[in-house]
Amino acid sequence: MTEPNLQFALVLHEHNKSITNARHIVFTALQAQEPMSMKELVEKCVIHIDRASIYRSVELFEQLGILQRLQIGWKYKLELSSSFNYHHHHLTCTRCNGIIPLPEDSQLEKRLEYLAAKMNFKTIDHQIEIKGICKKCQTKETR
Amino acid sequence: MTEPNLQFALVLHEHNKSITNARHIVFTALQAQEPMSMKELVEKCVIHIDRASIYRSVELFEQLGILQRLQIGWKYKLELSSSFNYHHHHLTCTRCNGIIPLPEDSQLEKRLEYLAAKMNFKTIDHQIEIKGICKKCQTKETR
DNA sequence: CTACATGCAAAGAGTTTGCAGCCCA
DNA sequence: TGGGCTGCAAACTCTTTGCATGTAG
Repeated sequence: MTEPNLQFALVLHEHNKSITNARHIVFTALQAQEPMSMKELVEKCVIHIDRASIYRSVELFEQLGILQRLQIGWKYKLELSSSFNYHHHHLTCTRCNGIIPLPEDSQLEKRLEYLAAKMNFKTIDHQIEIKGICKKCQTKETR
Repeated sequence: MTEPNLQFALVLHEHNKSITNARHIVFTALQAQEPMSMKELVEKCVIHIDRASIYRSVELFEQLGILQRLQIGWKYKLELSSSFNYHHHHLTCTRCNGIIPLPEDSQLEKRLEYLAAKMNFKTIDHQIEIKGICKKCQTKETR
């Protein structure tokens, strides 16, 4: 069994959830380069399993911390969460709709924590979305 | 005419858009303390005007920069944009669903700009969502 | 074997669209 | 007056739910 699949199986097992075919298909589909929309995930999986099972898997995975929903534009996208990944944010290009992961930046993280603390706010999680134009699209522009 | 209403009228006029009753109702409804969901906005307005007009107004207002969509949890909320406001981010309490505006912080803004620039990314806009527990709910918790 | 998970089908949100009539500029 | 805007109704997309059947442990 491959590395991420093993961890996946472990997490399910820890929570007394069955390792089923449907869940496996959804998990596998999520192992992509970029975060994907629910629509894309459904398209990938619906050939094999029912829509309802996809939604149910996503809900379960989110509860178990296997995946997280990212805000990209108005909609959300899905990506395997930091247990299967690392904490990071994204740049999203409004031109080509590309999503560029940003390396983790402790200075940024610290500042956010500081600001929240100043308001007596206990942070659980945070997300940042930076919209703009990526390098590639800027180059095209100036042609 | 009151101050924000005047500016609202100006922006519409600048773009050769009519100042109609429906748009006025939507704009007025948006002048609330907190960002509101589309559902809440519809509830407020649908007594007076049709749902379709509400959606159409929101779309227009967003194009004209009158309002912006914020990501709160999985859904978005609407709030008058910085032309009618100031640039800021929010803390959202997962316990009471309260939304606490954060004062503008130039250090944070600069860091974000720096990180984007390092990736040769031309920032247009950004949003931050910090989820956690607000002061009030923390107090309740320890009772 | 038994409880949990799935597929199916239908219902329910949320949002968009075409069109005829209305209203702002 | 005329083009843009609205209300209405219907269509569409996305998501959830109930129930009978299937399957992992």
